[in-house]
Amino acid sequence: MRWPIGYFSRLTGFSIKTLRHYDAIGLLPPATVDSDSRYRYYDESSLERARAIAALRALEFPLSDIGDLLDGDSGGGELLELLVAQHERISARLAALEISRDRLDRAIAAERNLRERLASGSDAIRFIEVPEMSVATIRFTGRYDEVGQSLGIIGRSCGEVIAGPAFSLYYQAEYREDDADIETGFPIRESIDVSRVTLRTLPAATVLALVHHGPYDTLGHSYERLLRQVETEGLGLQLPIREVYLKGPGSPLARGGERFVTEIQIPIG
Amino acid sequence: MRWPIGYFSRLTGFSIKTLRHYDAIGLLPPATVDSDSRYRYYDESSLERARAIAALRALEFPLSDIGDLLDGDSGGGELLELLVAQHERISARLAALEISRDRLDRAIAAERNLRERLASGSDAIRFIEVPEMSVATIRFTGRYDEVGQSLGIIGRSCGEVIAGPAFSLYYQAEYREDDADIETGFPIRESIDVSRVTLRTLPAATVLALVHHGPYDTLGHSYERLLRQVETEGLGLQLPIREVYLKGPGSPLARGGERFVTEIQIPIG
DNA sequence: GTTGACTCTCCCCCCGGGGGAGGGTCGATA
DNA sequence: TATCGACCCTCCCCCGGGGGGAGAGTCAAC
Repeated sequence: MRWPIGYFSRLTGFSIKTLRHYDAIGLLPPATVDSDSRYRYYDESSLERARAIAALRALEFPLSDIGDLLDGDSGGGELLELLVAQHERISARLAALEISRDRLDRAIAAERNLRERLASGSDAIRFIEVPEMSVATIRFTGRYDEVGQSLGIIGRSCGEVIAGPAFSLYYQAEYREDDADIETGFPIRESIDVSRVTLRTLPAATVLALVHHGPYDTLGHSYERLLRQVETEGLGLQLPIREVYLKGPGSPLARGGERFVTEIQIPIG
Repeated sequence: MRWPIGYFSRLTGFSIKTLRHYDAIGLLPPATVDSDSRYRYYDESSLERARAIAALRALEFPLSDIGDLLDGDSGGGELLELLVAQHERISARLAALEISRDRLDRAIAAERNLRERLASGSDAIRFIEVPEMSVATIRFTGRYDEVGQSLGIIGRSCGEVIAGPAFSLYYQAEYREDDADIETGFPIRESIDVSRVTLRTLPAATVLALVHHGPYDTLGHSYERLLRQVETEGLGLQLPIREVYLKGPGSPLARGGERFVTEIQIPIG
């Protein structure tokens, strides 16, 4: 009938801190307050109100709205409107969170993929059977550093269906300063309708592959190692050579290029 | 190449306040700070970092995690773990929000239903065709104020399938102090497996109905009006009489009983 | 040199409380 | 009636992620 705050806390499930806070903002004042000791004492009517507050908190109403509802400023006619408004708030938050969750899903898949490739022997040259995949690409003749712009274009129009790391196909074996024949793009999950971008199926291939760590201006060393191996084993080099950007400028965590991870794939006969 | 904060704010989409905050916590310090004027100046590397921050913020990472990731305290091996942890945070939040949304859905439906009944003439006696419905009930012999406990039991075991306001069925026409024959329960959406509770179909009925506003100890007046009308029109009173608790103690917003809303339904021949 | 747009620091505010310091009170037992 | 341990009080600072605004200094163009 006259419960101190600790007991009332156990009754309601609200922490003592929370009860004092609710008192301070006038949401749940104690039934009586001892004027000497300032002890708060609660009773059944407090309990009823506390249960109502808990029910509305479970619906994630802000405390101010709960106060308005319980003190019924505007006659209770606003209840439905507040419920609907709260529903909209929650739906909006849900939609945003779902987008974040989906993006996280993709980021986790990409990261697991990266780990897998790294786990199978860093710095080692090895054979890989690359399966065929659907891709969205742009082919152009120009400089190697134009790849990023093209990938940006594709990313903006196909962002939602990207299914893996970006790659490039080089249709000439030799280095070309200004007129390299390059096709660059992403694997995609499903077809969408886009302009400026080619959707096609990249055929499967058996490749000799090497994972390169570091910025792109040191790719030359890795190419050298890989091409020497092709020659040593007497394998027939085929075109296009593929570069897969496991971690590149598009990844927010590869700062300065020091952490770039690129797989070079040379198709063999 | 050397942008003041306002320009950089437009470039990145971060507000000036936010940029100063990110500087204060060391997340995104300006490239240079004029030692006299304390003006902050940003450059391309700031822009790159800002883009990374924006990308991670879009995934709802806390700023402290973003700082850890970008400054790579533990070599980047933690990225996958942080992504997974964030995914779990977001999934948990999503699950909680979905529960709230579903509860809000039910609350909104109940409130609309209440409005509908009130809109069709408060205080008016009228005929209603009540459709049949699936119900979960408890029948007992006792006092009227035991209804609340029984409804509590049902609510705890059937809470998720409740489809409308609680009701009682009274199998005697006269007032009984201690041994009233009462069946009380809720409409339900679907069957579930429960103990102590009876699941059955409540048949359709034509009733003379009156909506009563106020606490239960004033229900007598409304019964009087309603029964007089039954007599006046020479209708045959049938049992059980129904009470539908449109707004009662179960609703967090009906304080003190002053706002209770109860519909009395007398089935007629 | 003037002016208007920019930027600076500093302080307080939002929500929903949590942590802890330092000190007073309650009630059951000895 | 004294004591003791559990309980309670106020007061202040803290979290995240910034927003608002006061009052003062600075930049750049004309």
